[in-house]
Amino acid sequence: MENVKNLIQQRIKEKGLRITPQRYAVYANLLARCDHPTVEQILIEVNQDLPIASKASVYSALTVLREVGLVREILLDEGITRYDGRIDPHHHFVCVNCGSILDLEWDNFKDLPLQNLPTGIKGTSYEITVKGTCDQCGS
Amino acid sequence: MENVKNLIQQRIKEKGLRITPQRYAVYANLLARCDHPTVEQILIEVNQDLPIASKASVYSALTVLREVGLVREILLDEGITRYDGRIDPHHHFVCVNCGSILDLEWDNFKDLPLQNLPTGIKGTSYEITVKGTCDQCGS
DNA sequence: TTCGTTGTTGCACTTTAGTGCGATAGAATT
DNA sequence: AATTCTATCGCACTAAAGTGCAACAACGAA
Ligand SMILES: [Mn+2]
Ligand SMILES: [Mn+2]
Ligand SMILES: [Zn+2]
Ligand SMILES: [Zn+2]
Repeated sequence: MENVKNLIQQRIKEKGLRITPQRYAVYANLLARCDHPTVEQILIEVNQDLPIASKASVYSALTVLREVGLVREILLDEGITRYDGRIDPHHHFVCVNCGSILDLEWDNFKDLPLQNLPTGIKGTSYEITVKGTCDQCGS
Repeated sequence: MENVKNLIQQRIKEKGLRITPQRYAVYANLLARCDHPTVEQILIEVNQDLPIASKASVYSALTVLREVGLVREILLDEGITRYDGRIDPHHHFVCVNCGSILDLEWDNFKDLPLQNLPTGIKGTSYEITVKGTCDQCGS
């Protein structure tokens, strides 16, 4: 509990950012959940108990957290920007029924042959999106 | 030339759509190019020689072509909806330098193991996005 | 060729993600 | 504790993708 709090604060600090309740709340919220929320969802959850961060602050926090590499954007469905607290390489699963987005571990699909691409093209990284049905929606 | 024209018209027709100059132009443009244009880019190219389709019509044509499965949307970068005239399974390459988007053939990465996913999750399809540098931008 | 149905047009309008601002509050360093 | 610099706030605003509309045009079946 306390350790997690310190870890989060340290992460923010060592990136040269000031630790503010708003940044802490946004980052902690993102780390605590395994879905991939939109700005709107983060805004709501972060203010659920008591108001702590305005819309402008949540945008600001996400922008700065993304700039220092603590957080990343994910673009899976049409015009919706989602955020991911995991920055290590991994893949994503999208349920075609309920739309939920789950992490898939890197090891599931590793060592793909990036050598065999058309001439002149140098692939340096890749990411896979798997579609199907999730636990809840399983046929 | 003439054959291609007939093929395109037939494709539209056999999907139960009326053939109009606007739909033809949009679909033909999408088939003729190997990039993955935005609505705006299609609108410009289609009207380059002489005005043939309004903004509303291009949107309308793309919507209806997508509904019948002749065309698909691609979402690779932030909030930008692009269109793809290829509907067969394939992957995409994104140049991190110039942003160009190229098709990668399905066979490059086929038979990925969709069995080893977490319990309860059934993967039915996948798509890979490779990032790197393209022919032009090669180091 | 005629006619009914459907598509197109231009433009104003909606929608929604994201930003700018100036005053206030608060973090961190001394 | 004092100081300084930076972040937050609410809210109005921007920007840009996409839609609604109603008059008009034109596709295609017969
Ligand atoms: Mn993730
Ligand atoms: Mn493609
Ligand atoms: Zn589901
Ligand atoms: Zn390039």
